[in-house]
Amino acid sequence: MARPRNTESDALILAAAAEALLQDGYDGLVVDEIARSVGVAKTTVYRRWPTKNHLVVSVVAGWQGVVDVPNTGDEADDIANDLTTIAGGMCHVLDPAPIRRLVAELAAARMRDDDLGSAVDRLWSDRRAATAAVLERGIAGGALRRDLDPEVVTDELAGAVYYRVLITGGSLDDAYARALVRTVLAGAR
Amino acid sequence: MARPRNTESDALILAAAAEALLQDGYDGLVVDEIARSVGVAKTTVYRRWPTKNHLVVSVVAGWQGVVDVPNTGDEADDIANDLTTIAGGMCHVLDPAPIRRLVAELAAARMRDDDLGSAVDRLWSDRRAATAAVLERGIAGGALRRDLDPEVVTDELAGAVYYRVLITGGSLDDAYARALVRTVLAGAR
Amino acid sequence: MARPRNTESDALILAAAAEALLQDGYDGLVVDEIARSVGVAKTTVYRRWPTKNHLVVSVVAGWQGVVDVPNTGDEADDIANDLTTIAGGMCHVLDPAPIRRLVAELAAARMRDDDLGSAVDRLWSDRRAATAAVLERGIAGGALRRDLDPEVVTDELAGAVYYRVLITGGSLDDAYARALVRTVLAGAR
Amino acid sequence: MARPRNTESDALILAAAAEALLQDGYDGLVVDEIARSVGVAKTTVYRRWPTKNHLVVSVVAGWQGVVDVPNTGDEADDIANDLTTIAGGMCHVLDPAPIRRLVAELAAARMRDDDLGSAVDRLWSDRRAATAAVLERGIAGGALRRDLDPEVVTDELAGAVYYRVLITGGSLDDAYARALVRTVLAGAR
DNA sequence: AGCTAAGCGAGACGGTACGTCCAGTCTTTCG
DNA sequence: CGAAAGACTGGACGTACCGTCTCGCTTAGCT
Repeated sequence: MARPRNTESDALILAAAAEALLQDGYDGLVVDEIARSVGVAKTTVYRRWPTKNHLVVSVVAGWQGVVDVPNTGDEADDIANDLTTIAGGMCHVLDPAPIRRLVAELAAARMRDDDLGSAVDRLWSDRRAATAAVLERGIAGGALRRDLDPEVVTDELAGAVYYRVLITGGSLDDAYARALVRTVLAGAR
Repeated sequence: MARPRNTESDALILAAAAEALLQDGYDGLVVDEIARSVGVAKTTVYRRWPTKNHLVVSVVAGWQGVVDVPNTGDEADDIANDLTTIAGGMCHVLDPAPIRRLVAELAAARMRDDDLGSAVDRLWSDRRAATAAVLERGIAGGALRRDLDPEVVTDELAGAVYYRVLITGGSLDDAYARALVRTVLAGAR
Repeated sequence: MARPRNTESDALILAAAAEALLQDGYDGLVVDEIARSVGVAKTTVYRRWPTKNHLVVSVVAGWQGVVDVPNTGDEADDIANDLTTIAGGMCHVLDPAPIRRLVAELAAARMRDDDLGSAVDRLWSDRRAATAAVLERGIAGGALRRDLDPEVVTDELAGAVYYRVLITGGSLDDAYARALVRTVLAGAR
Repeated sequence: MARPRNTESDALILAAAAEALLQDGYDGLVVDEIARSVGVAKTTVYRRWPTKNHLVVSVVAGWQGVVDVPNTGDEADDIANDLTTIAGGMCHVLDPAPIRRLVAELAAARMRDDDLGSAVDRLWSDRRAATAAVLERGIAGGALRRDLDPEVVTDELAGAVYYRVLITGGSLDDAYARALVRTVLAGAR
């Protein structure tokens, strides 16, 4: 009965917001600017997303990538390989500076707002699930200790990577992924 | 030669800022209000910290406190205990929600501004150094593998904790610290 | 096409500013206070006048009001009367101390900023034009010398008044206006 | 017994203040800056002049120039010549833009503070006295009308010049001085 | 075909904080 | 005591965004 919303605008706004978020971080994303850059009125943005936070949630939700679970076999070496594949993928994806900045912004955004929080959580959950899947296969197949808590091992693996991304700024490459997986599997003792 | 800064003011400002930060979060901390509540001119605040961000970093730096390196002995069990002490301390400090929010803000701030970045880096370095010290003692005393890379193990330990703080939101307590250290030492295999 | 400015606010702001200006002088006029007293956001003031100075110019412009050209006839005496009317009006308007202060501020502001400068120029132009009009009528009607330069005579008349306002601080009243016009017309010789 | 004041500083401060006043106007003169540029502590400035205004007064007082009264004779033409000399001198001195700016600043300063006011008044009084002296000689010698009010004629002459300086921005040169004196003497009628 | 409800652009508005700038005073140490 | 250095109070300025609002125009789709 009424004039329908222009769905194209949605996409353009999201794209512009995504770029701004990547480039200038949460605070650098200015709703007014997004609207102007897309050639849309600020009202049009606010009609779709009642808040800047809501907009950011949408943007982040759109980044959801598909992570497939590597599976080269059930032997101990296969499990190690598969974990290295996952860790290497994380290193590869998270190493570039703009991505690091973004991850930091998202970590901060996660805290600001519950809606945003769960959107961000959903972002990371896939890769986390992949790791857990490999670990459980390893446990089931006997390649890993039966009493292992996959949760904790996942924290070690992913944690080390995110720690370098967010806290130390340390470099991330395949060599690091290999060393990390090796140490996690072998233990320190 | 000139009139010295009133060091008492520093402390009062930091205290007020800390309280505001914990109570109302980053955005809830208003420089003007801090100054007024302490009975100091806003300029006095800005003379010490050029930016609200810098002030917040100082506040958090004050929280970090002194981290002393635990040392209960060189046996394998002692090393494990000492690492658990460190990990437990981190869990204890970083668990409360307002602190998590702050750590996230700081991680983001670290990326935005080099000045701030190094201030934040200094924040974490102490605890990181403590962990490394214990690990090296373990290696030297034969309690840990000779070929171990302390860097990587530190990443695993601290990384897991920060990962829960920033990414998953998982809980952090002594039990977790113990489980984490156990797994790191024993390995997954 | 957009929401129109609330013209009532303009008037209220100008009124409040005028009052403050007269009561407390230029420095006593505080934009923030004006806004609050009118019940308007400070931004609303700054949207209309980019600077406190601009606001003051507007206020004064409003004081200038419409100057109509007196015209009692073409005889020599009529011209003299009309000139006296204009000069008397100027004396009347410019005599009060706060106004003198303002005129001085405006003269200074005129030099500092081109934008402001032309605004101030517009302020004075009306009365200047009125004087010139009467003079030209006098020349055309034969009451004044044919070879007279109206520009110079206007300078003499208005100049004397502003000179007293800005430089000597001399008093300004109807008697002075009459004496001035008489001398200008009769010459010194 | 006590350390004597460094009198050289006085001169340096005044010089710096004068330059700042000329270049950037009253508001552009910043006490802090003056002190720093001279290599003196702000306190040193404030010990000598309790207020920025007082400093400005001193500066202006220092500008006092000597104006001598031209006297080529008592004939009507001589009086005209002498007046033209004075008017031409004023035009010459006041025409340059920085001087115009300064005159405006002084007019404004005059209003701000009584002390400053009288200092500024003293600045102009010499030239004003010179004009009056010539006029009185003219009256006494019969070259000018006996019933002339020298005050008013001075206003006309000086006023026209200052009017162009401060209000219209009109040009000032010898030709203008001649035209002005001619019109003042001959009258408009 | 016309009515009508909603979309839309433009931009005004209230509100809140930020960081900056100066005047004038105060405090310390040195000569 | 004078001077240099610079901290301190106090107050205003102008800026930046957020989220809401008010216009007048445009555009479906129901009557």
